[in-house]
Amino acid sequence: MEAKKQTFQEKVWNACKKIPAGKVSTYAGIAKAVGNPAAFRAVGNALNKSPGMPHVPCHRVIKSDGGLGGFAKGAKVKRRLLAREGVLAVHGRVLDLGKRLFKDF
DNA sequence: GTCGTGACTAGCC
DNA sequence: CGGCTAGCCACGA
Repeated sequence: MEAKKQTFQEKVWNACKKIPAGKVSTYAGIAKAVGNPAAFRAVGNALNKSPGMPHVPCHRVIKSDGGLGGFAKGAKVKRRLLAREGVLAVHGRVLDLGKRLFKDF
């Protein structure tokens, strides 16, 4: 229990690490996990500045629509990582989202 | 101290 | 049904 004043960014990475393998979470879910459900926007920024993959399973974080997200050119890598975890992603859309969506934050 | 940007979301036409 | 706009938050320079 460290009462560290980590920035929103650090909290986001921490929340991503809490996502069990084989499951995925949504940006809004992470935002809520960090205490700012309305900061889903900052969540994307935080992951964008993440220390690096797969140090932080940011690839397990997807959009609320079930899309992989607006990942820049790394979208392909993200899909590969998701497929490796067990999430079936085709055409940039998660099929097993409904069964693997980790909304138990 | 201020401005701009961004891996988003929801509502509207 | 499909695509677009506006709004929101946090961080960096």
